[in-house]
Amino acid sequence: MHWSDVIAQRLAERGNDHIIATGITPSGEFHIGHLREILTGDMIARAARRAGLNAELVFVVDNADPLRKVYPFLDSSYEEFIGHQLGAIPAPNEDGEPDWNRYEREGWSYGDHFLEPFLMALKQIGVEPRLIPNLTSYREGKFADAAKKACDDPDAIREIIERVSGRELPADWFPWQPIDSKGSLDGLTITGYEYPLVMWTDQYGAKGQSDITKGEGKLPWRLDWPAKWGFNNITCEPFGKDHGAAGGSFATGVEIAAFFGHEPPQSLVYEWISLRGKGAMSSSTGNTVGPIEALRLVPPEILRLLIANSKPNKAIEFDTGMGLVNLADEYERLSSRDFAEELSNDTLSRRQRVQIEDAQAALRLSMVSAGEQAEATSVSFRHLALLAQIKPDDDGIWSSLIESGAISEPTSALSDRLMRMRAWTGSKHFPEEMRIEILSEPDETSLSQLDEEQRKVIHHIATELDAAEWTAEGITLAFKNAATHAEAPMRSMYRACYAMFMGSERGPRLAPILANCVREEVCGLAKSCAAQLS
RNA sequence: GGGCCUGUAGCUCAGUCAGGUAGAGCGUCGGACUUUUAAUCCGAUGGUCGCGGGUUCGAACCCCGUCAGGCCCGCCA
Repeated sequence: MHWSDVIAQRLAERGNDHIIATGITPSGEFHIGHLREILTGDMIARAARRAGLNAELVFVVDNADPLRKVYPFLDSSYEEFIGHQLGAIPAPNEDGEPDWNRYEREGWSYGDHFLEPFLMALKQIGVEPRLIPNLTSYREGKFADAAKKACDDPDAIREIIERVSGRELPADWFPWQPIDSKGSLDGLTITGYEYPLVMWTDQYGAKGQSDITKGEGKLPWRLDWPAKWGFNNITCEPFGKDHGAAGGSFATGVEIAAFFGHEPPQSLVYEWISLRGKGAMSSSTGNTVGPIEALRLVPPEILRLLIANSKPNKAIEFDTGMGLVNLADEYERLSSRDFAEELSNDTLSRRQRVQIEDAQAALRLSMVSAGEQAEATSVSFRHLALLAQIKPDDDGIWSSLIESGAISEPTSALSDRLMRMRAWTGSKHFPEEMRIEILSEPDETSLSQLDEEQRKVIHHIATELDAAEWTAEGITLAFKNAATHAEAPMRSMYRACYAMFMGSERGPRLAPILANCVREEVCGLAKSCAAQLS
């Protein structure tokens, strides 16, 4: 059974109505690691609906969390905002400086700034969750009940956290973090509590009181999370392994939720995504591939497949090079399979059946809109990568695909894919081994590996090319003539060609590529090769 | 110190929850197509399931131990 269906089944045992939550702190640029969070939630929601349940996906934007430090992409003037809530400080402009103008004019906050592009990417990828800005929840008093329970009995909370996490809390710890005289959550001392007010003194010596029903502060993370489960009626939440460890925030959250008086959600711990060869993704170190950037290169369904096809507890190494090619080809293979047909075979072992069903589920979850049928484009990613490099204009690609019978007309899905393919081939992510390049100098190593017959034909190729009409047809004819005159089979002729022009043993069809190259250069190369061998 | 995850073919991984003679894709090699848009098709190749023990008629799977890698126990998806 696919992992999403396993969770859906567990949800079905709990009841019929479900709210699946995801949550991210908008502290910096979002990356594809965050995509795993939200796609995991989306896939659970789809699986739950498929199982006949009511399911809604929500995205809690943790913009009540404080700015932790001045990240490299921020101007040093952000120093004054450390400890301030992300939804209550201005967004950085292009130079990383606070954009006060926009903040005062339209309330455009730091959190909004990083959230916006992520939401656009989500839309492209077929995920449109209900947004719950956490700061708003605080200001609307949604946390009031939980905050009251915690402040009324801090020792009970302290006991849970200390026992479950095994860490000792400071003596002056209090389950509410007020906002100080300058707007920061850091460095305060709690001096008293009388519902609904928490009395404090800040690091500047100022005194004040914080109303826990009006969001004049926030709950510490370990309480914030279980409190949200309650008033948002969360029944299921996938989260990263950082929260999932023993003694981690989920473990304490389960007990704190019980203390607040509600059930913890069905959990699902997922592994992180790392960038191949570069370690874990992290907004603060800038080691990221943004969802927008990823979508510029890869169609959304393929990005979805990456998540759907990996079990949550499996770490994913995102590889923008050959890994992407393999993933895309995998998608093509899946979409051309007839699962119903495969499953109708009743000699299948249990294992084989499960494998087919999981592949079917993964493909289904990869669709941008749920319920959409996967359509094989009948043009592999590899093939398109080739064409995109050879043919500078799209029309040339369509006509050659039509000619070869691969397609009957260019569909919008295909031209969309081609657009991304061109972005990819032009980017630094495009793998060298996929890059087609005609040599400018003879490659001695390749030439030296040719046998007698293959060498002999090179002279003829040079001569024939010189006289050829410079079109794909003309060049093909020249090749044939060369083989005939050298009395060599076409096989040897091609082998020689690849050694000459590409320094390889095999390759894509040469004539159309050469036709797009400068004639003098190609002929010059052929002559140098011939000269070198004689 | 406590805990979690991972370790299966050259590579990426299924298979472990319900024990029943090791799977897929890619790669590699060979062949076909009077040479191909790295195509396609056919065939072959390939694994002491990290290691050691135990339970069992039978273990990749369950139990105990052990090694290696990653991670968590302040914040991070």
